[in-house]
Amino acid sequence: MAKQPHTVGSSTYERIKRDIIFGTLAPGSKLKLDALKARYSASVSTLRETLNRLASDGFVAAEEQRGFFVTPVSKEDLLEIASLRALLECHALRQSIENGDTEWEGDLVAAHHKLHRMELMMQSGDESEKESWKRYDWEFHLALIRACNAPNLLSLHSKIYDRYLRYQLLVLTFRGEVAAAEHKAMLDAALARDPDKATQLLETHIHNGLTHTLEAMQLDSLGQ
Amino acid sequence: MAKQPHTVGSSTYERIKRDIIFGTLAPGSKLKLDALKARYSASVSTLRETLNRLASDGFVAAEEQRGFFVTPVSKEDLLEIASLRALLECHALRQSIENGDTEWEGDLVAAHHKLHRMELMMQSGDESEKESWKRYDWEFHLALIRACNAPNLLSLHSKIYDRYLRYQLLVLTFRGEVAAAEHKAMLDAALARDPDKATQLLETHIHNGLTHTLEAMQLDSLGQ
DNA sequence: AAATCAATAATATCATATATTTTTTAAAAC
DNA sequence: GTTTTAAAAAATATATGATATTATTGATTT
Repeated sequence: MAKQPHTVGSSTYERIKRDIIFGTLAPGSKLKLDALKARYSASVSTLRETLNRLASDGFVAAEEQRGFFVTPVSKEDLLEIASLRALLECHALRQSIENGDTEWEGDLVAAHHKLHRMELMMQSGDESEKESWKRYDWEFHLALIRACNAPNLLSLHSKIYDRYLRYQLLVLTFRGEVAAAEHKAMLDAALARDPDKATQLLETHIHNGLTHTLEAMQLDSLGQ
Repeated sequence: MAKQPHTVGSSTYERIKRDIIFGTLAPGSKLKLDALKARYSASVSTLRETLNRLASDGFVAAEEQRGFFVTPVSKEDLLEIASLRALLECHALRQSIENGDTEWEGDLVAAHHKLHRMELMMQSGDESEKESWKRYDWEFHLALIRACNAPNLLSLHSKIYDRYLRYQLLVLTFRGEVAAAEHKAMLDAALARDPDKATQLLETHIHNGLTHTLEAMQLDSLGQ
């Protein structure tokens, strides 16, 4: 299992992206090159390449001649991102259910199992690993749609998912039993090859998560 | 009407993107920094920023340690891009029809008028302005969905549209009367506020365009 | 023909220099 | 005292050259 020798550029990209998603770099804050240079120990050239990529991904706002900022958050943006996630993920789910083979089913069951273990941990009060819980959540949703056989769709979806994730992490709270039940229901519908039910469940799942996030946002008064 | 003093970076971005969409930079070809430097008279730093943005947009493939390439074309990719365009554009069209006000209607009628003028010119054999015909086509489709009130959706759509456009331009041929009739029908359905009919027409329109492009691709044997 | 290895080319990264442009600060005007 | 204007400082955009690393090419050997 040799690790690819990731370049400074790609690792800086991942680190900054992560810091934006996890809120370490606050929404709307200015990204001064000198400060970033010290923080990520990369040169200005490398940083500018990175920030340009992130700008194209929607995590960074680049204002001509004025530099870079972390993309601000807003209720409207969250609503739209959630809607886009639902659109892309439901579409991918349909195709995935249609195309998926037994291999896909196996991976899906495995992904759900790992997620479920984590959900049980969270429910029992051990919230020490929110980060890996989120990762399992992502891996389960990815496993659901992976068989859609549409790389561009998957790539688009992962970008939107990350932007949705940022909102969840800004108000990080756990939906517990309800979300776990929704995940189980989606797994069953997918294995039963019922695309209508599966997408309907997914739509509800995303909508419920959105509502939950919105409520938490209002408490935190992040909604400006 | 003072023009913003676009930077070298942004104009280089536009120029390279244009050259990829119009096929001046052939699909799959290597983008050597030295060659680009001469061609676009920009420095390596600026070019690398540009190429990173284009990579995130899907026009350029960046292979770690191996440099940049124009994203290759394939039948599978075209099918997927067309499907994504239909998904995003239909979704946006529904919301646009729901939200659009009289201002939107006016802009839409104007955009269609300009497109139609161009279509008449093309039908009469004057194919000297394929480029502006494509621009009017884009402006009409944009006018249809502009009132969707979802900036992220519009931005995503425009990126996908450009990638679809590249395939059309690689085999540039004119669909004439049929496409013109489809445009008119979509205009009418949108003005009549009939989202089901409008999206169904749009779906067909994109599908017919796809078929047309695929046929032309087979003739040109671009399909690998 | 396949494998090895040196020579070459290209990329990735950085540091530095200059030109523009913003932003800040200070002075002047009303 | 507030607004305008002008100068100074800070930050960005761009370019260039230098170095290290990695790919590719071509010759040599097996």
